[in-house]
Amino acid sequence: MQNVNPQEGTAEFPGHRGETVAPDDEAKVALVRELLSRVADKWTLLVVDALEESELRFNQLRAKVGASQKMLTKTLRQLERDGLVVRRVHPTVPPAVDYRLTPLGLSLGETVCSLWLWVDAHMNDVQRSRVAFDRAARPEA
Amino acid sequence: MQNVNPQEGTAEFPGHRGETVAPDDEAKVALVRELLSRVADKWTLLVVDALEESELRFNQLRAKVGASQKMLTKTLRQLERDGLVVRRVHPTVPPAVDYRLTPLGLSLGETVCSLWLWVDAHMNDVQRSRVAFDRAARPEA
DNA sequence: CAGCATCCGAAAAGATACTG
DNA sequence: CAGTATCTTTTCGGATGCTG
Repeated sequence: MQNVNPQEGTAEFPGHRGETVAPDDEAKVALVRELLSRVADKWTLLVVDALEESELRFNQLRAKVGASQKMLTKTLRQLERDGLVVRRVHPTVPPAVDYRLTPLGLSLGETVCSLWLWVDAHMNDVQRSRVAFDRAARPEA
Repeated sequence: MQNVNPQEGTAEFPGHRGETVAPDDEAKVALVRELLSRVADKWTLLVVDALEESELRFNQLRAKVGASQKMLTKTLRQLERDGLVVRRVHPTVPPAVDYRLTPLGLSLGETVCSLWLWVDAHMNDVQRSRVAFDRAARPEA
C-alpha cells in the first residue's frame, strides 16, 4: 500500500454526475487518499504506536513491531520523508541509529490511538456479528 | 490488507522483554491487529466515509469511492460480516441493492473521521516535508 | 549495527466476460 | 443492476548476500 493508483480520480467514471467534490480540488482528494493509504498501512500503524512511548533503535523497533528489516526500513523511510519521524545517526562504530516521532508524528499517534480504542471497545460486537454472519451463510455442515 | 500475518505475535521475538502486553491476551492482541488492518483498509475507510451521509446503492457507491467492482464487493461483504453495514435487496427487476451503516458502523465512521481530519489538517506539512526530503536526497540533476 | 540490492513466491487488485 | 468467475498485472514481503 505504498502508493495510490493514479487513475482513480473521482471524476472520470461513466455516469458519474460530479456531486462528490468541487471540480477544483481533485488533486487534493488524490493526495488525501494517498496519505490515507499511507497512514492506514499496517507497518506504519505499528511503528507509530511503538514509538509513542519512547524513541527506539532500529533493531529494538524491529523486535517490537515484528517487521522484517526490509519492511521496517521502507516504513521508516516513508515516515521520515513525511516528516513523522526523525532519524538520528550516532557517529559511533558500529553505527547506532535511533528513531523518534516528530510533533507531527505524535499528533498522528493520537489519532491512530482513537482507531485503536475503537477496535478495543467494539471487538466483541464485531466478533459476534461475524459468528452470526458465518452461521447464516453456511447453515449446513 | 485482508488478513494479518498469523506469525507476528508480540511475544516470540528474541530480545523482547515482554513489557508490551500481559502474557495472557496474546490472542486478543492478534485480533486487535487483525481488526485494525481491516478497519484501516483504504477501501473500508472510503466506503464508511461515503455512507456516513446517506445510504447508497452499489453503483453509486462505486462511483463515489472509485473502487473496482471486485474491490467494492469484497469490502462490502466484509463490512456486512463485521456488522458495520446492512445490505438490503429490493425485490425489483432489475434488482436494487442499497447499503447503509449500522450504529456500530456509524461509530466507526466518527473515528475514521478523525483520521480524515488529521490528513486534511496536516497534508501541507507532509507535502513540504516530502519536498525537502527529496531535495536533500537528490541535490544534483 | 543498520542498511541496500536482488530474487522469488504469495497475495492483492485491476480488467474483462458472463449471469439472474 | 448487482453481482460472480476468470485471467493478468501489480504489489507485498520474506530470504539471502553484501557493505560501511
